[in-house]
Amino acid sequence: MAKVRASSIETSALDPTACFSYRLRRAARLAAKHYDTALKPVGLRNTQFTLLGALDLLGETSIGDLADELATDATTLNRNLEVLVRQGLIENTLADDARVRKVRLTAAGTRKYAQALPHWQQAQRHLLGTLDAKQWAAMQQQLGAIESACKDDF
Amino acid sequence: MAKVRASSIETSALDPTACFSYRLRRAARLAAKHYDTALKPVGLRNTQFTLLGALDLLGETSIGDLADELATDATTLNRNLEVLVRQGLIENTLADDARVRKVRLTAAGTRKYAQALPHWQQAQRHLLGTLDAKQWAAMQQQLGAIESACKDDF
DNA sequence: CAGTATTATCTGTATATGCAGTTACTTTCT
DNA sequence: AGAAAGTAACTGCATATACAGATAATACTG
Repeated sequence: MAKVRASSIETSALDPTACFSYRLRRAARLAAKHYDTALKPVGLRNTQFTLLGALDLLGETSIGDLADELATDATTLNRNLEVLVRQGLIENTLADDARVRKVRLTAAGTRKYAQALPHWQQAQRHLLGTLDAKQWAAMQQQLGAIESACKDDF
Repeated sequence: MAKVRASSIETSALDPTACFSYRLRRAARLAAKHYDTALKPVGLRNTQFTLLGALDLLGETSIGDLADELATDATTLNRNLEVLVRQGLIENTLADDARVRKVRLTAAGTRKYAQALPHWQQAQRHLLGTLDAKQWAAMQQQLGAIESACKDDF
């Protein structure tokens, strides 16, 4: 007799369709698009909104610290920030250590961020309609656990 | 008296730090890296593994159908597939409709995929150590709900 | 059947992402 | 102080991602 199709949870979790990377990237893509649509009126991409928000929260920050904070590669951050500098939303400042480049919001950047916030909230609320705040909080915790596991690899 | 800092779940869910896009992209980035590391020995990226897996599952497929299946933009898919064609892992085939380009795994592609599977499983199991199969199944369902909400935007 | 609308893919452009390796500066060690 | 080690950022390269618009082929319509 042929092998019975194993349909237990354990087995399906090892089905490439259930790949963490695939499912997370896919959801992230669609979410990014959703926020891009919402932020379009103010001319920001979701990633750019994130950067402005981080700088609004942290104030003047070095590339390295910001990279740690956002769990992004510093080279990626470097280039993503360039775009915002070009648009006059953030600016470079001097640091004691001459190797370090620090960035902070310009006045225009602060204004743009404030202007973007309600649009972001609209997008956020839309998703909170599907997954309420409590569930989302729980999922964020789980995402954090996944992230931790990804860091200490093998 | 100054406004009391609202710390309820509802309010924190509207804190940009809790942005769906940011949290999902961030987790997806780290997960992608985790699988990239695991797949490095066979020379595949996590995205490429996903494509090979999809074609292994679906067989000969058009760009459009594959794009729908993976919830990717067809132009993205187009270029991602080019890389795999160049590496000889997939090939183009003719369709009845002359507008349509279909793709399928080559023998080398099938071999490569089989070779990659155990490495993928290693990475997958590592994450299932943090978030077990049942929890992961639940999260996948929630991710699906988020995706749906992203599609019917506004 | 000619003309129009629709559909499937591709091109141009721009951003996002990270690895490997480089450069420039600082800290440490002798 | 001078050499070696370490650190922060940057460059070159390759892939991932999607929007807008172009191209080509099919389907529809009068």
